[in-house]
Amino acid sequence: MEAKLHYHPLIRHLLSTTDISEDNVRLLLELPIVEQDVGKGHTIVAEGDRPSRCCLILEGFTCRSRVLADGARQIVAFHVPGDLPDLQSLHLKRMDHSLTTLSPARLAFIPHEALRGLLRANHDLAESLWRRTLIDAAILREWVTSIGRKLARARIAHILCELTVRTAAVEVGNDTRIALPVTQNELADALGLTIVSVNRHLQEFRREGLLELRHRTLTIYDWSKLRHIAEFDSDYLHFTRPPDAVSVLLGERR
Amino acid sequence: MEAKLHYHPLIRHLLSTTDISEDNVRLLLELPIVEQDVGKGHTIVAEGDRPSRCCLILEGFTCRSRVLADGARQIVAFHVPGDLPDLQSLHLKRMDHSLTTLSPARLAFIPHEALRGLLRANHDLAESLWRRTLIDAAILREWVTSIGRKLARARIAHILCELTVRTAAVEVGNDTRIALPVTQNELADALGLTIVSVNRHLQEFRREGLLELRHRTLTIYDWSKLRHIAEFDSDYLHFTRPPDAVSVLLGERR
DNA sequence: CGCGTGGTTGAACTCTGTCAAACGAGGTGG
DNA sequence: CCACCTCGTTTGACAGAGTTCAACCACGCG
Repeated sequence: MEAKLHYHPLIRHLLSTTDISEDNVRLLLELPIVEQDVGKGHTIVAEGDRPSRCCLILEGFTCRSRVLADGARQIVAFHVPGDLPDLQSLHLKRMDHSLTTLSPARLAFIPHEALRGLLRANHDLAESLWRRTLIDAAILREWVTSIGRKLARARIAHILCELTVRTAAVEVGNDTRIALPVTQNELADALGLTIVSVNRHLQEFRREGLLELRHRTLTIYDWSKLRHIAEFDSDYLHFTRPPDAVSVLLGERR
Repeated sequence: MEAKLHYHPLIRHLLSTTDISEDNVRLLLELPIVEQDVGKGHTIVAEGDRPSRCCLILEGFTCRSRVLADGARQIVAFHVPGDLPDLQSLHLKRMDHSLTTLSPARLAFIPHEALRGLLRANHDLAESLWRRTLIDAAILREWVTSIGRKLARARIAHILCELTVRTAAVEVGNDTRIALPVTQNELADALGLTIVSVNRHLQEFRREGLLELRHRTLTIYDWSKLRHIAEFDSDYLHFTRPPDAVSVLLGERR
């Protein structure tokens, strides 16, 4: 268990984005957690729900989304392993959007009551989780900027940069390859574009030898060019320690 | 002072969006606050800054914005009196955007250190402010949805609905009139549109007898139609008490 | 009365959307 | 092992919302 804890996605995640101590993460994981495996397209919590527990993603991808009157969908966040996608439900009773899986996923649920009790007793931990929700908001600001003021090409490049950095357990560079179980349709719904447009720009990227997105795998051949097209600067993700430093910290081989 | 406190914008604001007690708001206002009057277009904190205090808006409007490489600006939030626009700086050291005034404004500054000390001692207060930042994130999700999936007409209607509800001290209805010191240019930068497009749609609204936006005053003649065009539902603002209930609570005449 | 900020207008242009159909890889069942 | 289904991707022709550029207007303030 001890050894396994070191590789827990939540630990990796909180270590890279907060000043949390390992002991405090351990306290989190000692809460009465229920694990569950669910398939792709599973609705974890729906708009209007009043959840009584928080969800932690152990494996797989999820997204938060809303559906408009005309049936159009807008994805307002992607979540990767280690994320606590609905931490907000701790203080906002009613869900104003849905949380669904984009791939088969392994989830863990932490009861609000238990979490609230722990946070009340441990102010450092409360601050770390507050900080996590603030980073989620920073990502939203970046999305607003991207959707509001960038062309489709830059938007697509930007989301790919973001997801790469957020999922990357090791440093990002050329020939980076990550599992990205996201369809072009889902990218379109996140970027305020149509699938047709996303498809055409992705093909252009491919033709330019920049990247390849196939079989749920993203391979980046020219990271610095992609970054430049996207105007991507990872500052808004507010890493306290770069992901590769976390690997070193956890004593992992690379 | 006692009487004046009742009408303090922060009190009105926190009472309408959190379960905070009046005593706790009072504790906030007893912190060593420095007030300051600034003109329009004043930069309160700039991107890259590491502020050591939080800003409270007493009077006037402010916005948070970012500027892209090509000079385009994206406004990522509007803030009205009573808001604590950079509460996030308490836990995110480096500003990833700028905070500027849209009108002459009266600001109050609360040192981080003092605020952090109070929040550490008073968990209820910490929860209330955490909740406030979560509502800011909910507004951002709404903006992403609006910018990503709605036509210009609906987007413009939506932001007008939102600002009306957020500033309204009394209930909203027909012939509602609010001070809105926001130019069409600023609306455009918030909505991911150009000033030309905003202008044309506003004229259309005016021709339809729906509303009028003139001389920094917004007058709404047909609230329910505007709401409908915008697909506006105030749920995402997560009011704990409707603004008019707060008025009653504060013993105000209407 | 002049200046400046902010609002208004018109014409040409373009990026992205719409619609509709075809393709391809992976999995399933007969 | 092939037919068949499904999900996701690809393609083409066309339409349209919003942009760009550039000029003009109007009101409020010193």
